[in-house]
Amino acid sequence: MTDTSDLPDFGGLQIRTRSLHDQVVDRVRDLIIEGVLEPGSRIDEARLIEELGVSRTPFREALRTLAAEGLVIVRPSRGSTVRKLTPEDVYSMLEVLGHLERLAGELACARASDDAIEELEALHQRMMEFYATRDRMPYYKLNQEFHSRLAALSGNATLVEMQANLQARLKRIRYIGNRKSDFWAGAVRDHEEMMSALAHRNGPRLGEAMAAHLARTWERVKESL
Amino acid sequence: MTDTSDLPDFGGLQIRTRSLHDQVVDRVRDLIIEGVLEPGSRIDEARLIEELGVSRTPFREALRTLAAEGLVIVRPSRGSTVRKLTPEDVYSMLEVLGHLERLAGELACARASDDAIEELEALHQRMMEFYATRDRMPYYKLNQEFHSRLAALSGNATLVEMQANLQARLKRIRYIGNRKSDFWAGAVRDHEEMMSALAHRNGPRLGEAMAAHLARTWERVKESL
DNA sequence: CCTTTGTATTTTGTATACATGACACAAGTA
DNA sequence: TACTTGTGTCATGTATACAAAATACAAAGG
Repeated sequence: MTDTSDLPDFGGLQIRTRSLHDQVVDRVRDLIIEGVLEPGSRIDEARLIEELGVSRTPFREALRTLAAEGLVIVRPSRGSTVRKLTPEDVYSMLEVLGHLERLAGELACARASDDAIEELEALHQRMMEFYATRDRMPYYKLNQEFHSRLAALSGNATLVEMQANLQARLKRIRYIGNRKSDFWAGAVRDHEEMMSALAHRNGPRLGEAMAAHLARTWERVKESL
Repeated sequence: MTDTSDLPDFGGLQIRTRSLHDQVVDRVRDLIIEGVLEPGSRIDEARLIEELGVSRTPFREALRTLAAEGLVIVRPSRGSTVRKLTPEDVYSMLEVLGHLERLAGELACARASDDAIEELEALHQRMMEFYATRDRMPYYKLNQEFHSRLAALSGNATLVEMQANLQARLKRIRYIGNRKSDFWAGAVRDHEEMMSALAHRNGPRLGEAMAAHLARTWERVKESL
């Protein structure tokens, strides 16, 4: 084995060749979330591979990945469609997500480092600034990240993965349901409560707050289904 | 539109053409769970294609699906390996699964029909018979089904899906950790408690029992990692 | 003898060609 | 005219061929 201990540290300057597969997955996922590909609509393979400039092989592999993620439905010999979420689907996802985030909150209180909590606090503050100026889009994006980060603080990799998956599935719905929200102020209050509970490392209180927050999301979102 | 109201009912005798993709997914998943493909080992595409008698296209699509399910790791240009679970992985999965099943239990108490509960009770009785004769394999199989069914009673499709996914990932580990178990009696007692709680529709008690049951699973399994 | 570098081989990634099944539409029949 | 049934077209499923990358190995140089 070679001794590398006195070599200079080149840090993380990896050149990573992302496979076409990965690129297509990300791209198509975004198209779905942004609504360019409409829920329920057929996915025209020929057309999309044309636009993306890739061949069918990586494209179809990407569809399989997205199908496993729950964003796409593949029916044998009948092509693929963008999954259209029924109100029941959305409710069931929020129900599960609510409990996952509750768990995440409780674990975070028990396990997260002070530094990590402070970082989240900083992110929260940035969100508050965007709220002050009613800057919806950047607030929305930070909000997604806030929830992901909080999940990460649980130190539970599986929890992170499942939270991310559900968040991705719901992203579009939430984005739509976000526009006509008089609920924004309520959401902000939830977040204040969450941060406070986390700062005091009060697990049950944080868990409660997160579950309640998700329940409110359902109220906010259900009409736009 | 054709009126089909006075036609004989042919029931569910669909001929379903399962695509090669689906067949390969199931087959390879089984190979992984049964341990024929060992955790951490490289998946030799050429060899498996040969054995399964399919071409690379459906096989590789199947790998993508299994990767999304978390059973396989695909590293670009470096081939695929069977995911090897670290103890941390397993713990995190059981932690999440425990909370999902707790949720499932609570929902089942609130929502399940009496008939459905009775069916589960019947399944439980069959399990007890296999326990009486120490018939491990059929007990193990019914146990898997017991947990799936209980999840189904929650009436939450997302919960069912995620429970199934985690159960699949852990199947192999659990199977291994099952052999030298003096824990069997304990597991049976847990199940008795669970059925009793469900019969009384005592949600918190059932939730508690399921979470405790999963915690015990960790105790049972952790040494064989 | 060890390290490095070039080269061959193997394996993976991608494109394309061919086969098969689904759907639409037209022609035939009651 | 309405329903059935046949046929053509198109989309999807699968196989194979080709390209590119990674690994293994051997030769050259220190």
